Amino acid sequence: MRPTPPAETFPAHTPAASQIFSTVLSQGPLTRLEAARRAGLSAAAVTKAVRPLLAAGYLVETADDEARPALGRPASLVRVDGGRAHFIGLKATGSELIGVLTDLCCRIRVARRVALTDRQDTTVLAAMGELVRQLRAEAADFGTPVLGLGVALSGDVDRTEGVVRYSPFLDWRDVPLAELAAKVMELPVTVDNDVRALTVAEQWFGAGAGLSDFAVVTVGAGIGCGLVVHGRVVAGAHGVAGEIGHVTVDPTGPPCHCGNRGCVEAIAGDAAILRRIRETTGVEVADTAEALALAHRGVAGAREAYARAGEAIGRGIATVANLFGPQRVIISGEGLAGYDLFAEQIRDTFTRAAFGSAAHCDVRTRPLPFEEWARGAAATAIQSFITPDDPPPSR
Amino acid sequence: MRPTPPAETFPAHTPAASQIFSTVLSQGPLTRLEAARRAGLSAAAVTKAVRPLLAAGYLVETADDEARPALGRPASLVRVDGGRAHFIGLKATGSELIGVLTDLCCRIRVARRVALTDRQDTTVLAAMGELVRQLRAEAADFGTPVLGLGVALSGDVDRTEGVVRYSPFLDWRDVPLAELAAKVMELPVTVDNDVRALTVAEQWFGAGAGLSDFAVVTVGAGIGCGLVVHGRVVAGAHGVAGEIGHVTVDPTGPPCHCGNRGCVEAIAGDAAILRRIRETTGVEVADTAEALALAHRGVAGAREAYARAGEAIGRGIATVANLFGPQRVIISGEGLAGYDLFAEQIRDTFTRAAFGSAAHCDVRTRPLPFEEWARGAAATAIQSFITPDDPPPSR
DNA sequence: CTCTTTTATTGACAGCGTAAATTAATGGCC
DNA sequence: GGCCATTAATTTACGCTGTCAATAAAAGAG
Repeated sequence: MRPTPPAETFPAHTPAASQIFSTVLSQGPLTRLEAARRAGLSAAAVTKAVRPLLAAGYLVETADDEARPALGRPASLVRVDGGRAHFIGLKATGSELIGVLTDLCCRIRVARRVALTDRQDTTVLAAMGELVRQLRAEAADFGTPVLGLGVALSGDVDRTEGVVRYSPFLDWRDVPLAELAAKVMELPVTVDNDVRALTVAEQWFGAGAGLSDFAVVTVGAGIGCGLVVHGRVVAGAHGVAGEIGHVTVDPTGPPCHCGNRGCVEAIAGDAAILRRIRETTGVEVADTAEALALAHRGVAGAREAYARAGEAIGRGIATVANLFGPQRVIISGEGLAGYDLFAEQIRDTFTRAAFGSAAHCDVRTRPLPFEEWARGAAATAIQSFITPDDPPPSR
Repeated sequence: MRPTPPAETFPAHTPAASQIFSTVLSQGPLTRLEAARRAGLSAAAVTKAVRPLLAAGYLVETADDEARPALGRPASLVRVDGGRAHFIGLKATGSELIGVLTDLCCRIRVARRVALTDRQDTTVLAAMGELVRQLRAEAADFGTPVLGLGVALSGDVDRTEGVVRYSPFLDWRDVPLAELAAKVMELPVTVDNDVRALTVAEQWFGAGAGLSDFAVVTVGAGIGCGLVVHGRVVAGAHGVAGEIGHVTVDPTGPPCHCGNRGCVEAIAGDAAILRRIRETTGVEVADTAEALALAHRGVAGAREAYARAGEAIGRGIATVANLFGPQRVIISGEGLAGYDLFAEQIRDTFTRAAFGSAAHCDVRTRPLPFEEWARGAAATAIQSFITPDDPPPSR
C-alpha cells in the first residue's frame, strides 16, 4: 500500500459502519430501520453503528416533521451532515483540469477550470497542486477541512495502486500519481479511471442509486462505459473493462484508431462524426459546435452523420444489455449536446437489437457537465475515506 | 420460498463452513492452511468449520504421502468424501433428457439418456420422474442416498423461485418446475438456465476453478454465454444475461429468428451454417454431421461457412472481453466437433478485435458432451445443498 | 388509562479473526 | 539412538462485531 498522510479518519472502520454510512449518504435521510433494510443488516447493527457516527458529527438526527406514520412511534431520520467535511475531485482531460470542492454529501460547493499548457507529468502535477491549494482555501472559508482528493482521468488506471498505467490524452505511462500527489498535497489521494469515477457518482448520487446492475455510457470525444454488476463497479481482470467504444457494430465501417473497422467510436465519436460530415457534405466543419449548427440547420449530410452515430450507440447499448441484463442504462457525456439529433435512432436501434427481456432495460439520458466527472472523482475519495479497503458490496 | 421436502441437510450452515467446503470441493485436497488462504478466511476458522464436516463424513482427512515439506510438521490434507452422498443432474433439450448421477464431488457415476416424445410439461415431468427413479436405484447400489436434484434447461429461468419463465425448445411459460418436481420426486430441486449451470460446473470443477472473472461460450444449435463477475455467476436484472448469440456482428448479415440481422447465432449457429452451405454449394446437407463431412472433404463452400462462423464467434468473444475484461474465456458446446474448421478464425478475429489488454485474456476450448451440462445441473443442486441462500462469494 | 402499533434499544449469544500455545516431524549433533 | 533446535500445521483462548429476541419508547385510538 502507498503511504497516506495522516489526517482525520472515519470513526468506525467496521464493514457495517461503512455500509450504513454509504447507504444513508446515497439514499438520503432514512430511518434506522429503513437503512437496515436497504443495507441488508439488522436494526440493532444500525443503532450500534450510528452512535459513534453521530458522536463524531458525520451523521445528524432530524425530526421527521412530515411523513410521520399514522400509528406507532414516530421514526427519527438520520442523514449525513454535508458540512462536516469537504473533498476535492479533479478530472483531467488532455487540455484542461476541472476541479470541484464538494461537501461530505458530494454536493458541489465550488467548481473551477484551468487550462493545461503542457502534458508533462510534473507540470500537470504542479497545476493540480495549485488548483487544490485554491479549492482548499475556499474550503477553509466554509470552516471545515478537506479530507481527501480524488483524481479521474481516462485510460488504463490501477485504482488500488493509484498508478496511471497508460493515459492516451496525457501520454503518460506508469505514473504513480496517487503517491506523488499525496506527497505534494498532504492529503489522502485516490486515482481512478474517469468513466469508473462517473459511474461511482451515478451509483451513489445519480440515476444508479439503489440499483445493483446498471451501465453508464458516455458519449463524446470517445465512447466509454462503466458497468456495475452485483452492486460493484467492474474493473476487469486486466484493469480494462467497459470498452464499448471498441465494440464492432459494422465490420465494413470506417477504420478506427484501434486498428479495426466499424467500432462504435469510429462512427459515433466526435471526430468520426466530423469526418463523416466532411465526406458527405464537403463542408470543412472545424469542431463539434459547427457540426451541430449544420445539422440543426437541416443539412442532410450532417443529420445523417448524427443518425448513423445514434444507430451505432443504440447497437452498442443493446450489446451491453444482451450480455449483462442491467436494470438501467444511463447515457451521458458531452456528446449529449446533440442528443436531439440521434435520440430516436438510439432508442429504435436499441429496442430492435435488444433480445427478449433485455429490452425492458430502462434507457435514460443524463446531460452532465465535466464538473460531474470531477464530482465522480470526489466520490471515489469519499468512498475510500469511508472504506479504506476498496470494494463496497452495496446492494 | 418454495417448500423443500425434508431430507438430510448440511451440518453447519454458517458462511465459513459453506465457503471452506466449496473451496475444498473445487480445489481438490488442501491443507487447512491452504484452504484458509484460498477462501480468504483464518486458519482457526477452517479448523472449526472442518470439525463438524469431518464428523458428519462429508470431509475426510488424508495422509499427505508426497509433497511433504522438507522441514517442519507435515500437513494433513482435507478432501471431500465423494461417496458420502449422491446428486442427480438433468439437462433437458427439446428432444432429449440427459441425466447423470454424480457423487458429492460431482463426478459422474452413471449417465443415461431418454428421448422425449412430447413437450407437454406433465409428460416431461413424468419422464424426468422415471429417469430420476432409475438413477436413484443405481445410487442405492452404491449405498448412499441422493440428496438433491438439479434441472437445467435453456431459456429464461428464475433460479431463486425455481420457475421456468419461458423455454423456447419446450414451449413452456411460467412452469413452477422446482415445486412440481420436488413434490413428485421427494427431493430438494434446483432449476436453472443450462448455460449458467454449465458455468457453475466450470467455476467449481473446470477451467474456471479459482478465477473471479471468466466467461463460458457455448457453440452449437444456439450460441450461449455464461459470465462470472466478481466470483459470481451473472443472472441479469431481468433473468436474461449472456445473450452473446444475439449480439450483432454484421448488420447486413443473414436474418435471425430474433428479428435482427447478423446476430452471432444467425451466422455461427448449427442451422445457420447448414443454410449457408446449402446456399453456396447447392448441396442439400441434412444435418451437422453431413456438413462437417463436406467441409472435411475440402468443399470450398462448406469450409467458408465454417470460417464465417469462426469469425462471428471470435468477434462475439472479443465483445465480451472488451466489455468486462475476463481472465479467461472457455469455449464449449457440441459445435466444437467442427472446431478444427474455425479455430484459426476465432483466434485471429478475437486477437484483432480485442482492445488493449483485453487481448491478454486466455481463450481456450473445452470439448464437453451434453452429460457435462447435466453435471452442471447436479452442481447447482450441490451448491444449494451447501448454501441454501444462493450466491457463494467465492474468489 | 390502556391497548395497539411502530420504531429504537438493550443484552445474551454466536461466528470469525488474532495471537499465543501446542503438536508433529525432521535434521544436526553428541 | 537420544536430545534439541527448527519449522510449520493446528488448536485454544479471547475479543470484536453482528444477529436474535425481548424490552422500552412514543404516539394515537378507544
